[in-house]
Amino acid sequence: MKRPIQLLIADDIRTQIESGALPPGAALPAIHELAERWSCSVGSARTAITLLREQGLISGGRGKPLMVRTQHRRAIRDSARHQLEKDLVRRPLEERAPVGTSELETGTSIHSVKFDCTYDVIRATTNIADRFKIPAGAKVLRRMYQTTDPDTGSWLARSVSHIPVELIRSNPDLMDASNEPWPGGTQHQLSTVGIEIARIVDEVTAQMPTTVDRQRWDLEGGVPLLRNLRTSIDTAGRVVELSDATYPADRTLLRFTTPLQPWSQ
Amino acid sequence: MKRPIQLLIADDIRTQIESGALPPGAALPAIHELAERWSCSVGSARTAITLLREQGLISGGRGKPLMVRTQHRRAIRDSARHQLEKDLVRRPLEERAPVGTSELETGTSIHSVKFDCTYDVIRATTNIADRFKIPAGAKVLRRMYQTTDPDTGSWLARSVSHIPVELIRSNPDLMDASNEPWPGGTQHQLSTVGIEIARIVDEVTAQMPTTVDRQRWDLEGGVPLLRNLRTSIDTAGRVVELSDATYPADRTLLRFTTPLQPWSQ
DNA sequence: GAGTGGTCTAGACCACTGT
DNA sequence: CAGTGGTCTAGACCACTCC
Repeated sequence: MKRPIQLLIADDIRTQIESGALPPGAALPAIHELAERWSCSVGSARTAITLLREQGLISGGRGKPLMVRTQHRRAIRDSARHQLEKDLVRRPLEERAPVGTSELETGTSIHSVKFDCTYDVIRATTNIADRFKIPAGAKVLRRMYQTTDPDTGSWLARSVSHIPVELIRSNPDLMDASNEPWPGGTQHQLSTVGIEIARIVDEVTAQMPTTVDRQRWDLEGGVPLLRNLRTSIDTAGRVVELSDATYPADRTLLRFTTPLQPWSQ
Repeated sequence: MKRPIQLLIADDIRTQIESGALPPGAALPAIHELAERWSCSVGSARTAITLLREQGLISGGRGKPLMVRTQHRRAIRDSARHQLEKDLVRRPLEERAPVGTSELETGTSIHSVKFDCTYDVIRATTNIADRFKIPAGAKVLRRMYQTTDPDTGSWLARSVSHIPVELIRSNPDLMDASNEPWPGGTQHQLSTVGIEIARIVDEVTAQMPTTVDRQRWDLEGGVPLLRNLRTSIDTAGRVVELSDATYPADRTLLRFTTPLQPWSQ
């Protein structure tokens, strides 16, 4: 049961971080010092640092000193918004207008962001078709939303939405990307073709970003991506929209409120 | 804009995996072959493999060949359970009995698991106290639940719950761990002191496990941990329970259903 | 035993940051 | 410029699995 040096070093530093001996923002000892202190090669000490970075505990490097990572402020994405959007559907345009495109506000940033949105019509994959209970290959509208930081070009939020074309054929405006951002969001869009959403199911998992994901999102090491698959079901029980959103886990908190029926008397 | 060899190799393999050229379960080329093919040192090729493992794409090693990781079956943790538990509160013992300790069923495993649970009374940290709106240092009951695989000793699920002692003082049975698993779960427990839960707020984030977390959960590389902070609020608007659950992201899917009020006529 | 991947070393070289 | 960390190499040695 002998553990490699790298783990010993990494765990020692982690313990110091957790105990508060190394507070967030504190500089770590230089790598060659670590190597000396543990009498190992600098390569092994460096590996320990790499491990800690993958655990999301430290940042820096590249000329800048290594330091204990500071926590990001987390943008809250609240499921209460679903009801909020629904309440606005029957309200006049002036009230709806400020409520922009569904789930894509970044929450944290005050300075301007670049908002992109692409519409196209594709053939449903078997996966998508199964969820909608439509034949595979049927036409679906795919909408890709994306907010980017205009300075760095890195993604801030991103989601892909699918809607069967059959459901919205009666209102061509819904297939036109130039109408975005649509005042009141997706629920109002669907209301124009007589669709009322009865409930929304959010399914959440997390996964590690690939190297290209890391670049696009401008992520530090050790930051997972949260994935939220949202299924909107209308009053007739049909699945009418699927949305697949991705958020960086270090800046995001997903909040879901479950109201409970009162005890029967 | 020249990218390191390790990233080139890693991205090449990742592309092959995503395109299906390397299906799940397929063996990867040996590291020394990669090194030869890309004319780099085995060290660099190995680093590429390490990167892919941290992205959750490959598994194996240690004598076993490296292979494309196969997806785990995901246990679904559904917020519908909150209402289900509430409905049972007013039902007779026989119906409640099979509904075990709240959120700790593993879902996937058929074979027996070891269930542990520890009760103790501690002083509220400022963090906990703030949430309950009680003075810091007030007594809270802390319950730690833990299911482990008896064969490997690795964790399958784990959660920590806090309840202010003040709220449950009138029923000493609630402070006694030997009554677990309590038929009907926490909502029934609280009902014995007259508390009715009105709504439950789940807050979800993800983070990477530390090296010791990895060991305890028996996780492969590149698997984040999902954290679910659950706040239970009673009909008087008081926060009556806080629960902090952790799940391995590769085996877990969190599902939240938001019912929406019908349009007013 | 052969072959695999994992740990570890010593050292060269580059990129970046600060003074 | 000095000092930092990041990339990369060549090679020794160990642990493990499979035949």
